[in-house]
Amino acid sequence: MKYDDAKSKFISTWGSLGTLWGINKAMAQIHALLLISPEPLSMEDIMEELHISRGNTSMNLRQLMDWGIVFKENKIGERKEFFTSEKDVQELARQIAKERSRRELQPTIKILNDVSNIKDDGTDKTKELIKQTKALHEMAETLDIMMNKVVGQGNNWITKALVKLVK
Amino acid sequence: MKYDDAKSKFISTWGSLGTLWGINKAMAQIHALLLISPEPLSMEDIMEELHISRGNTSMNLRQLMDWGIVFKENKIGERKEFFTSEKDVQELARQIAKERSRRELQPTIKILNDVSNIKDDGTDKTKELIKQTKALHEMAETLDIMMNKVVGQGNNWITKALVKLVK
DNA sequence: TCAAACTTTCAAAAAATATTGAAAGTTTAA
DNA sequence: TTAAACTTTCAATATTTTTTGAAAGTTTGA
Repeated sequence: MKYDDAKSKFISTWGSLGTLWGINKAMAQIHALLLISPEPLSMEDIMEELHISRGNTSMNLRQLMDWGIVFKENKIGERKEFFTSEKDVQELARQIAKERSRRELQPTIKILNDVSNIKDDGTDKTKELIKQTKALHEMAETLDIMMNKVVGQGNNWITKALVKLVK
Repeated sequence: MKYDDAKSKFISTWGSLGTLWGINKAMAQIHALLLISPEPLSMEDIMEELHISRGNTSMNLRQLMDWGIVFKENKIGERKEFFTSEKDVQELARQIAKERSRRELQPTIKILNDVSNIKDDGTDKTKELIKQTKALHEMAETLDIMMNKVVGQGNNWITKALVKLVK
């Protein structure tokens, strides 16, 4: 496989993976492109490489910056803005875990908690609702801890130990 | 909060969570409904509760069964089919982890492997592509192991130990 | 201050995805 | 074998999401 093939294969794979995880194609592809680009890219560059419009590029870059995985960079003497991705994949994972926890897991945990705390009126259906949402609540909290502590942190010795232990 | 409110809050939360993870609303809601239902439900029951069409119900039930988290059940003397969800949330998580690994992670790992093994022609861009896809490959493999071994298996002592260790 | 060089916004259009419902298919019991 | 009781399929439709592109906004340097 030649460089250009490998590159486009990677970008398109990342793009379709993204949609599978609720991230839109353009956003995932921009991220992929920046991740493998040795130099920061301008908006023009990105638009050209991925054949997407200026508006689309602008909006998705903003989202990637909100996620904390893409940064603006300024080249001296250049008016326009350049963008780079977080290049350390450990740090990338940590950031994504943190944001998904904040945006999805924590609100879910809150609701599972509310729902599982309704008054037990003694009926089967109420008992089942309480039982299952309690179980989900506990599981979600465990997941939250694992995402933030195991994947996260600079430490990472836990992950290494784990992988060794379990491989 | 009363039972009915709690129930519909749970179902709608699960539904919107689903869409965030690339699972459609109806599928996630059917799953939620079955999860908290003490009795197996018929297609009629589901259609009525969730206000969705027969076709939609049929297709999404089939998908849930493909995922291995919903089962057909037959009541004696009844012609129609009834459905239940996997009720053990540990087992549910295990099954979901296994399926996501198989459908998403493993194909991705394969492609990352292919891409990261292109010939190094000495250019910066090739070096960067190889470096980053190698790093992602390693990370994806670690994630795969964790999903299948840590969340999965009946063992689960690892998870418990981990949570205790890290909480 | 102006205007060139950019970026952002957002209404409209396009694309992707989910849903419906009726026809076709299947199973069962008599 | 038939017909009632169900389930599945799938083309058409509806809904949601993404993308576009041009106008509005911003920043900078002269």
